[in-house]
Amino acid sequence: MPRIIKHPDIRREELLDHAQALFLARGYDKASLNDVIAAAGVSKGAFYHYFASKEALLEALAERFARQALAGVQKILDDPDLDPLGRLNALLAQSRQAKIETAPEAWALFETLFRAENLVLFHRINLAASKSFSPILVEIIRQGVEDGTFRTFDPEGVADIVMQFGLATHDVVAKAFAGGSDADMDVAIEALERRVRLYEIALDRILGLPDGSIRIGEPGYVRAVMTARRSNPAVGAGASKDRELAHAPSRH
Amino acid sequence: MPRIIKHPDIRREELLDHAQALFLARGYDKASLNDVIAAAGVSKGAFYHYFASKEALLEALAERFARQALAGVQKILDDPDLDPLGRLNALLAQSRQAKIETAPEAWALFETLFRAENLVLFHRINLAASKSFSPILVEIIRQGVEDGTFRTFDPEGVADIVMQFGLATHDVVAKAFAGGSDADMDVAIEALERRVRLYEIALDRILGLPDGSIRIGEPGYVRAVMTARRSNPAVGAGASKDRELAHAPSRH
DNA sequence: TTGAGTTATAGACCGTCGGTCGGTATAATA
DNA sequence: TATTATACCGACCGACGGTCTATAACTCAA
Repeated sequence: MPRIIKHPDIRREELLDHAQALFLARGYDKASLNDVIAAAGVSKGAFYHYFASKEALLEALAERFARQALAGVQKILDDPDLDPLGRLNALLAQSRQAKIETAPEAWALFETLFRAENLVLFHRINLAASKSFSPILVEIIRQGVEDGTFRTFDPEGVADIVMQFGLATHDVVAKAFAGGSDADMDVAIEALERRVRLYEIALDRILGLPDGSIRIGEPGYVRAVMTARRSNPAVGAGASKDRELAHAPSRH
Repeated sequence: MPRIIKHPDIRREELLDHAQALFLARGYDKASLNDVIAAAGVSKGAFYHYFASKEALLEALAERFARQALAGVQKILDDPDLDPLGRLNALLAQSRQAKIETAPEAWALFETLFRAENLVLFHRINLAASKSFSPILVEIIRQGVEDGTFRTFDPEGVADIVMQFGLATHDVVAKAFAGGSDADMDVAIEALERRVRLYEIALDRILGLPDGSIRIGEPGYVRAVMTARRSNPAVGAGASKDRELAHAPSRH
């Protein structure tokens, strides 16, 4: 085979790109290393020059995800006009409302990430993301406590709860998508709407705020998400083995 | 090899016993089928007579775990003298306080279950357990709402939160054990104690109860757990590949 | 310009894995 | 006893993640 040499940074990113596409499409376990290197057009030797193991590839991928997620909320973190409550609300809202219009792909990705075969992948990403977000949330809450907005004796604990709620929401959303008929869907939507309200109030009370202070999404936003996705033909009860997603960009 | 025939129920349980021991010791992925059948003293053919795949074995194991967990709280569920708050508190307490004295093994098991290589195994067990416990919690909360003890508009959501908190507690406990020095340990214990208090208050407020109604464990119980475990020589910074645990009983 | 040293690539090869298969010994049934 | 169903055996298979040796392509000092 002709020997093709690329800049190491490019190669590495390419490997991550194709690994991401394959891991998401088939799951970490079922996507073989040979699949990955074949997709990336690279030999075994080259792969192991960049990554110590398949596991290390997964780890690197998770870190890249977490980095991207953090970059996505950087504007909110840097905004000097936001008070702690505003910043917290903005963060919570960002991870949902915004994505409806701006990034239909993002939803497909999340749904994919919640499929059973992606458990390991998801866990790694979540771990890496938590490590990034936890100190940020803690700092926001601590500031809120200092200026008297929030009341709690355990900012770290509250930060954990916030992240738990965030994940749990995505979890129930994902489960709702799994449901079949439109009637099911309607029930699921109502349950979800209720759940979001519950999380809002729970956070209010945990932080010692009056009910209604925390806003995760406007009433009706869940329905907006679901119907938006419903009309998207790309993701349905697709039975194709390789669900089209995360199209690896070609970098030449 | 001589052909040994046992009653199918016995054989199946034996396979589950040895699989449990090996999965917990090495992790689901790293414990090979050959390991399992060697430990169980059974041929490949025999194994596939009982389980369709390694995956199916995992599933069956998770179900058995969940069944046992449910059996462990049956007395509380059947007690007619408990009101909803009492029953909820009893359930929360059962999953911790009791285990300190009665079942030192139970803690070792939980710690093992939280190790990274047991992610898949843990997830399955958790899934199965949730399926069993969710409706029970929902029913308790619903009764509490009816008789005016609790106030919430989403019993299912609250039930989920309760289970989340339960898991999160175990999670932080497990992480605390991972820490090294006794000084670290002391910091971890305090953080944990605070966390438990937070979860209690959070549940109080979510359920519309006065602060202090929900009791997950007495103040100081975390320290009791940790020191109890500390003095147990079986589990330390053990470097042995096969951590001794879940000794497969021999059924002849 | 060359050649020594380093880095990036290639691909044959290896042990182990989960799983299959044809067959056999025992138990149940008639 | 003959027949069928069940429990069991172990050689075998393709695919997997990972290792190894070789070498092409770059780097840079002399």
